[in-house]
Amino acid sequence: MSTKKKPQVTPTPERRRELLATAAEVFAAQGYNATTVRRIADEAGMLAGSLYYHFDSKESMLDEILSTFLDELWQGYDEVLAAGLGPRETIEALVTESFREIDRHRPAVAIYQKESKHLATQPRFAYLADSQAKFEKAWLGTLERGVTEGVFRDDLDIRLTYRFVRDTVWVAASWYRPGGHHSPEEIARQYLSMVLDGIALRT
Amino acid sequence: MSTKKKPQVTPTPERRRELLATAAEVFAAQGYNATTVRRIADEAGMLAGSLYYHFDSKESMLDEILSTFLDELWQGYDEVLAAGLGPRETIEALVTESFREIDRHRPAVAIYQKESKHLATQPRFAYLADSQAKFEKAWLGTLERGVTEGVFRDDLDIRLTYRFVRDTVWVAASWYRPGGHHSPEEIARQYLSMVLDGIALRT
DNA sequence: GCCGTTCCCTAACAAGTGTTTGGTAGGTTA
DNA sequence: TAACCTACCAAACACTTGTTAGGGAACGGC
Repeated sequence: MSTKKKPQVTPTPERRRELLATAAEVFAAQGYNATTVRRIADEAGMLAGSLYYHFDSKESMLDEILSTFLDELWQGYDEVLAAGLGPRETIEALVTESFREIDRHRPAVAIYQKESKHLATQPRFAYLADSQAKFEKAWLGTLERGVTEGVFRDDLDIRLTYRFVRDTVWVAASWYRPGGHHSPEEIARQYLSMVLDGIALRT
Repeated sequence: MSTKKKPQVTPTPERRRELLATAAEVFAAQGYNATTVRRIADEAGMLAGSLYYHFDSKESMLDEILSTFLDELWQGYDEVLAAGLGPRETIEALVTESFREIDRHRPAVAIYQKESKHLATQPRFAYLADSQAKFEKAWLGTLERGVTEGVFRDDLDIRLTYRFVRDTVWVAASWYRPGGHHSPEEIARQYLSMVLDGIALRT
């Protein structure tokens, strides 16, 4: 029990990520507005004012949480979209990638689900609206391509189908818990099976 | 006993419903915690303090909005469940009824989606947890019955299927706008078609 | 006429909010 | 040793929040 050497207890960027992680956890659980900075500080084992050594506002924490999540999301999406797959394979890859992102950024996804709608109106969070537009273009475009190529049904309202697929995937963040007995890939597989083939038994 | 008078410009219960409707609209748009009672009063054309003539707290408004919605929901659900339909027909009826409720109580449903999770822990809103348990019992039970009777697939995780169906239906409240060119029944029909048969073209 | 009720306003309150300022323990560097 | 930097604390600030108390205008019933 000698003096353990901890010259720099936690290097700056590391500590930053830790604090953002706990903040995201609280935001996701209580909602952004319902969360006080005192609560976040408490969870992090420090006082409210101390947070302002690392961040310059509560809003900037939210900003950093959401933007880093979206950056990583689009990194994965762009890779899929650039692969030149067929419509069905693209949808499968996008869904799988989405569940991986939920697995990695569950709190951020939950926050995004709850708050993005009314945040997107603020200038600071305009990138949320941009991302959503890009998102719709990618998914809706793939679905339309699938219809014209004859791999998806053409008797459905395509925008309804888009919202259906989009929502079924992303609401999963509200109940998903990492470390459960379903891997993201397994959940994606079953979800794709339901979305593509339905839950009714084929006769 | 006699002399029932209704000379007022707006009879009390009517005004109450009006205020609750505008409150629900604001709650749904901004989130409960982000909504100030001054904002609600503003939207209703009066001052903040005046709301307290009709309601005794902001929380009681939320309470009344959610409980009246759930009452109406279960009135419809119980009717369906008592009809003694087969599993597939029960699911179809529940989905259709759900979209009708979204049509009638869009703001309440949106609020429920966003807030119920952390509200259910408070004693005052314990009925939310009760309702959710009853809800799961009805839907999950119907799905299980469908599997044993051979109308639904048996190669899927049944709880995953439950959450899939449940979420696909209720998140629709986040984008649904009454008066659009799709009636609740039409949306229900297409959703059921997707959930039951899938979006892939059968070959 | 007066009375009572309904419904809202004015003006304030106390508690809680995000944020700032100045300070300081403890390690690193010169 | 002294100067310096990091990461936090202590205490306050200005502001917003939900809520309350008293008052008053409009109106129907008597």
